[in-house]
Amino acid sequence: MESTQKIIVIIGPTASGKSDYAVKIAKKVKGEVISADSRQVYCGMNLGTGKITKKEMSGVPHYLIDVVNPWNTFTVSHYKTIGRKIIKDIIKRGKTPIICGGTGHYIEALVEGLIIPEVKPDKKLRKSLENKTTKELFLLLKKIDSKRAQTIDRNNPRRLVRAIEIATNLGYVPEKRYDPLPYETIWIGILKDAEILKKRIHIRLLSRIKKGMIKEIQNLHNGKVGRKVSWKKLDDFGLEYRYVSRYLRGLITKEEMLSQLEKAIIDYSKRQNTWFKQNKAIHWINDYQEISSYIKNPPQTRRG
RNA sequence: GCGCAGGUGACAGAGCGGUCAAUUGUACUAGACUGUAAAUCUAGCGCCUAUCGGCUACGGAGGUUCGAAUCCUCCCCUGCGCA
Repeated sequence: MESTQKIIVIIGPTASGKSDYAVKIAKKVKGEVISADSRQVYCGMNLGTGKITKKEMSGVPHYLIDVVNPWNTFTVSHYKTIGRKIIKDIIKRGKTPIICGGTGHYIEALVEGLIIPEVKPDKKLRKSLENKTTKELFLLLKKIDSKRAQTIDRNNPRRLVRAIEIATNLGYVPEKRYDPLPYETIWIGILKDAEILKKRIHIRLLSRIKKGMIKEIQNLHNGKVGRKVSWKKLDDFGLEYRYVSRYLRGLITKEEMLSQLEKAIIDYSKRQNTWFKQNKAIHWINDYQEISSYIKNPPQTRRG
């Protein structure tokens, strides 16, 4: 037991307080934190993403935060590549990697090792498919890869486009495969009662606005932190960036922004939970003492 | 107290004799997830049943009709106008 390398994964819905736990645990086990958040990788997106501050890190190293500019594209693939290097490095230095975040897909790639087909996004192709109906896209995919067409969500244009992209390059879409990390993984989920989580979301939203979240997003669009970030891009970032930018554009009132955003955050937290539920290895806890003793004495099981 | 308008599923709001358990929106619940994942997409949503199907429903009580959320009568309630 002592000889096998461990990694700790702390997941949970937004506003569950997982970042704080990660820091505490890191101190206890000589760990370093790797963020698993698809939006915290961007520089200048701080309040809107609930990014941990230098002070809150209190000396614990954090990785995969602030690694690209918001006008650049960053995807799971980048995340996995960089993340794996960092894990290796942390282990080499005798520390314990602690992966903490709420982006299930990123964690799936990094920890469970979902293999992403080596086909880069093809802007030109995507543009040419842009105006096709989902039905047309589906038929197109069926023509080049009938097997993938059988399992794909035929109503989801984004997935269809990507599948077509892969298939036109490779001739087919490879089956889902994994190259998991060869370490003992301890999965911890931060459990919060739904009503309490809603309250936390509400309070946190108000406090972020007070701290200048709207200004932050305005600055991104004005190019105060470098290049200008388009409204479309901000909209695609979702949640805070989507609704605040809509407000800034005058599409909705401030009140509408607040209510729609809060609702969207709650919906998002539900989607996160749906994702996490798939992973039976997660041990759901809500108490620091419990987490800490669970880490000391984890069960033998691993995700299968 | 008289006149007019109305009472429909969690809410809003269609339907105005059969194809209605009832359009639609919102809310709610659940799910999917192979380089945009805070994105993108799907399903359910009266009760019982795995399914076929059955049962109870459109303010209440009666009535007309083969058949009513839809027509008639009375009652209760709400809004607006007049007293």
